[in-house]
Amino acid sequence: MVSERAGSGSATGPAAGPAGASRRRGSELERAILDAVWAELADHGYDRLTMEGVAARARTSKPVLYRRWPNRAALVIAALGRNAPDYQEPPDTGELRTDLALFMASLLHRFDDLPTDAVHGFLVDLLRDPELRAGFTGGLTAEGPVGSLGAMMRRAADRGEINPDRITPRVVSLPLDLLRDAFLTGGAVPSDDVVAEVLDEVVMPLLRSPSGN
Amino acid sequence: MVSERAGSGSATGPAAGPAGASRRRGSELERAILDAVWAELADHGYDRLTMEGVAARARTSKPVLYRRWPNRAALVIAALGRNAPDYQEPPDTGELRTDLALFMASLLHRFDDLPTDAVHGFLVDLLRDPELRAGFTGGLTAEGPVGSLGAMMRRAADRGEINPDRITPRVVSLPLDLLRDAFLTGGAVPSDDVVAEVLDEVVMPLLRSPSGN
DNA sequence: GCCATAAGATACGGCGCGTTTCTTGTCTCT
DNA sequence: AGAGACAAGAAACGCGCCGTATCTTATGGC
Repeated sequence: MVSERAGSGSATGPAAGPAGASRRRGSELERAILDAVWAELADHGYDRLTMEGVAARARTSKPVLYRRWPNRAALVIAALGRNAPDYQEPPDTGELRTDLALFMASLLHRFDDLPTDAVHGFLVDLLRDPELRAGFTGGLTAEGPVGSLGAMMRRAADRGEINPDRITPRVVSLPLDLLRDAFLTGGAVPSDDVVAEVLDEVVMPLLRSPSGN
Repeated sequence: MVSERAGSGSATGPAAGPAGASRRRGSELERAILDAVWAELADHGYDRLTMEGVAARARTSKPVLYRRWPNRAALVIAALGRNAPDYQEPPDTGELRTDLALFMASLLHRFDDLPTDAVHGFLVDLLRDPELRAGFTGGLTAEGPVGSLGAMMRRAADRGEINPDRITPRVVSLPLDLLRDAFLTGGAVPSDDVVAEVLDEVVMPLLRSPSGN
């Protein structure tokens, strides 16, 4: 690739055209790096994303990356956090099944502009590291998706649509758990059919079932 | 780094040859290698298991490994397959919940003599490679655990314990899916409490729920 | 204009992969 | 028993990537 020496000035430097090549700093540089991460994810997937590749694409160098993030996973987390669509309010259509279907679909398609294997590989890698794993599951509770699921279910119970006794933490996260598992083991974002199956064969029947049985 | 040369304490030699320098072959060698894999798993966990380490421990060399298995994951699969307890018949106590609890417990504790992180790391790594992933999920169906779960549920339906209409492929694999997910995201083998929760809050109520609701 | 700061380039040591090459022991065939 | 095939075993290689250290040089704050 590039083989020029550091020699003063002219060769590569600012002279190289309108780009001006002025030295980026702070948040401008950071944005360029995270964009590069996103592009590398899209091009090569997660497994083949390397710090060197990111640095090259962002036209910077590895030390710049390591000054900001301790490792690859942290870097990618930052990129995902930056580029992911904003978190959505849980829908409220007046029918739980519809709410759940909409909500799960929005979660599943959050990263549709990245190749599936990039997202999959990243999630898998997340599971490897205990610290990242904890951060991930922690991010789901309360404020996150699990909280939204709980809210939707409680509304449905208030409406009399489902059995309130069935709403336990485990059941609240059930749709999430099942679809995550499907994604992990299937390697592909679960299709609408799978979502429907989960809702119609598992989640809804369970939530509607009477307490005594 | 290896300081131990051939000759010091070769315990695995077939006959008490002098210095035990006899060259192992075929299945004898293979067994020694898989034992070494097991030991490396136990000592260092999966992430830090290296082909070099296995070769060293088995007192052989990398090419010998690569002549038999294409990569690390395949090697470990072979080791797990060899050392795992034999597959169990599904229990039949006359009560589905008990059957399920026993069966899931036996699955979960199948690799208890390995460190948790070794098993976890291995499973996670399995998910990374599409081919291995397919092999893994394929190994669960029909002949495997899923088949047993189906059998237990069908027996329970015949007994009138549960609603036969609830027995669909997705529901059959539900206990497995949930506990696998718990293992993956939790990083630890699910406790008995978790198993009980899954059975009592999800699986059993669902299977018992009437069709109409 | 000076200077602390951080960018950017480069090189390094390390590790582990998967392969290649070559020697040498062992099994089998006649 | 001898010859030859076959695989074990040893050693080294190139590669890729990690994470770090060192140095130069541009830039923004004062």
